[in-house]
Amino acid sequence: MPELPEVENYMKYIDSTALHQQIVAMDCRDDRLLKKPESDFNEHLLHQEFKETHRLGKYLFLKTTGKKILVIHFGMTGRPNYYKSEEDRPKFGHLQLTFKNGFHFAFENKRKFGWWDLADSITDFKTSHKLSDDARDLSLEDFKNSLNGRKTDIKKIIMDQSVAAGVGNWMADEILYQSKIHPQKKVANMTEHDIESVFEAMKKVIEVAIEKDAHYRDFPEHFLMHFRKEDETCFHTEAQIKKIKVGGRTTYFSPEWQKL
DNA sequence: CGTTATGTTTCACT
DNA sequence: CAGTGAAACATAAC
Repeated sequence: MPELPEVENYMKYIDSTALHQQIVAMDCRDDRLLKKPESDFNEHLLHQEFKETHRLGKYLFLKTTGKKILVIHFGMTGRPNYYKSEEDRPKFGHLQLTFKNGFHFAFENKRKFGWWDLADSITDFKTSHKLSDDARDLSLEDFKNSLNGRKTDIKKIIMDQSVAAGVGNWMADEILYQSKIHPQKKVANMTEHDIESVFEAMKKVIEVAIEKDAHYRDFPEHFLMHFRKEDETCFHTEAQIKKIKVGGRTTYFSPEWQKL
């Protein structure tokens, strides 16, 4: 479930668990989850500690006491799991670190779309991966500039990590529901006001989701997440939620509420 | 057995 | 080069 608010949560989780623990071992059960040779990770992680965490979009950066930064992307099904007893090792913990205190840090990844990489700096990583500022900090000016000249559907654009780093599929649906904009509305046909509505909804969704620790059940009752399912009833209209594909991704929206 | 899944990367076109 | 759309990736769960 890792979009911006979930990754924010994972970061806080790591801050309160794996930070400042000396790494004594690494166990890799599938090296396809590593963007560099396993020996590189051993070289740069063993005997080091994580000293600081950062998040940019859906990417998490763990600064070490060594030279490199561990970059984690959770893919579609990733999450961290800090545990002590070996029998508690999660089934899908394909990558794992062990600390001097006896605890383990597992990188659970059922679908193996997540990965670890090593980077020299967050700035370089941001540039080479063409990431915008984090959606939480993004300025309206930068957002408007990114939309300039774009011709495709608004949903595709806000999910573009070079436009609003951190926005994923459920957030995009939520943002467009809150701003009453149809996911297939062409950016070129949007007014200044439409664009500002989307921007404001994006900020609102991010802040609410982070405040609620990405716990969907605690979201306000008018949030799409509560009825983001085909044929559920829209909070504002009596119409039913429709399911379509936009940019290859499953999209839920309220046809009465969200106008093209 | 076929379909689906909250993501990124790559590649062929315009 | 910039923008777009589709495919590929790997695998559990329904």
